[in-house]
Amino acid sequence: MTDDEGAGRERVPRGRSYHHGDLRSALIAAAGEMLERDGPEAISFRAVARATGVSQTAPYNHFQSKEDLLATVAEAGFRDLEASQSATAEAARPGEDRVTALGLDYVRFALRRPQLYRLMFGVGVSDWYAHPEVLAAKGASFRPIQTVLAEQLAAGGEAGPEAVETAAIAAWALVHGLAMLLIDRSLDPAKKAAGQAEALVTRVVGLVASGLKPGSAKP
Amino acid sequence: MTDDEGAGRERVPRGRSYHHGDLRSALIAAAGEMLERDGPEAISFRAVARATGVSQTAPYNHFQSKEDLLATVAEAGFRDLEASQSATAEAARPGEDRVTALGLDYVRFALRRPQLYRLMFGVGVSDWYAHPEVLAAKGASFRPIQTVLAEQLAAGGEAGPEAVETAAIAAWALVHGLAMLLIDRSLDPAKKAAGQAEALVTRVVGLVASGLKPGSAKP
DNA sequence: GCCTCATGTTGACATCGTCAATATCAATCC
DNA sequence: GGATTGATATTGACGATGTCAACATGAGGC
Repeated sequence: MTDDEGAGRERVPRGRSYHHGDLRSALIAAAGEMLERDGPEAISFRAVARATGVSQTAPYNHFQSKEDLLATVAEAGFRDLEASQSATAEAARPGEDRVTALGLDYVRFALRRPQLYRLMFGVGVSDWYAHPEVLAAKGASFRPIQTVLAEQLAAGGEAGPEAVETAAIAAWALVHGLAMLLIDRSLDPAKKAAGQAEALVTRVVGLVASGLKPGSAKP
Repeated sequence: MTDDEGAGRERVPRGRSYHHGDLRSALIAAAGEMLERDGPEAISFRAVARATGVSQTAPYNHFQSKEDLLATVAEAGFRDLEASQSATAEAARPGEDRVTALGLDYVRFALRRPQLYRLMFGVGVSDWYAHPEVLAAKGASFRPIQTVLAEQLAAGGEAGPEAVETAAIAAWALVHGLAMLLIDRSLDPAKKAAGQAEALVTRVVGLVASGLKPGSAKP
């Protein structure tokens, strides 16, 4: 054959040519890897290009700016989160406490990909409002908790929309705050061991979820 | 007089001399102003120097790096937070719900100086563990809630140290998460009006605080 | 009054995000 | 099939940034 690998052309990017073939996806993937390794603040547009084997300005053909790339990665992250939450909500068996299950799933997601999660919540991007798709994806990822909580409160009798909203925001704030505190290790270092964190999350989420149940209203 | 303002030397920095007089404080102050105006990610070391009227490398005589400066600002922020929390804890009258009062105070602090708060929780500094004083100050600012919660649970009878820890972390996670969600406007835009936010915070904190009370255990 | 050393300054370097001009090539139209 | 064209890359440059090294300044202790 000519001089390098394989005669037939591969499915997506041909061996090496002037045109990359699927730069956009490659950039997103490279950014994702660098993200989890170095954190959002350490990602450089040039480094992503370098890792992908193209020149420094090639990415501008696919993303308007560095923030645009990061926003795209964050958006994908929110869609993954939503998928995870939806799956958890549907997989719950009748007797199970779905609110607790969702809370656990949420925090686990954040701890599994901490740097992605930090990016998703503002670190590294100055203005989310310039990227409405991200806001939409974020909203969608929040919906499963809202829905489940609404059903639970409705079943308990107290179903005022304001009560549902209050409970949903409380739930989101709790898991988000817990995830953040764990990610930047604000909590007692002794808690950081993997098993410890899991147990802690279970206790905390369980405590508040039980408080959110219709039965236990304010005294 | 000679050619400009005042003959006598002022208290701190003399009019203009080769040596600034109190550069360290001036840099911290300038950084604090730039912080709240532009956010942690937009602060540049050179710009801070410029704003203070010294050359680009003068700050290196007082801070080892840009992050060192930011860490110092964050540390001061945590001390302010702690002062605010302590004052709130002590000012509460006997009948009052001190947990709710502390939670409200916490979120209010964050909303009053949102960019400072973002900096305090990781935005703009890659490694807090290089700045132990900040971690200490953070821990101290968390103590008032812990203490009050411990007293409340002890008064209610159930005082296991683990239960106290769980409740304290839940409380911190809730207010931290709520503050973060409000600061980067993740919550329904309709809620962003000042009064709305305050009411929302009151409801959410009140809801969870009542759940944390000794009376309402899990069903 | 001299010396010293903390505190400033200038100049330089590598890196970054981004723009403008130019090169390459795959697909389209005759 | 060969010319054209538009999407995709490349090179080169600019200003800004964090930081280092070499040097200047001057206030306080001997």
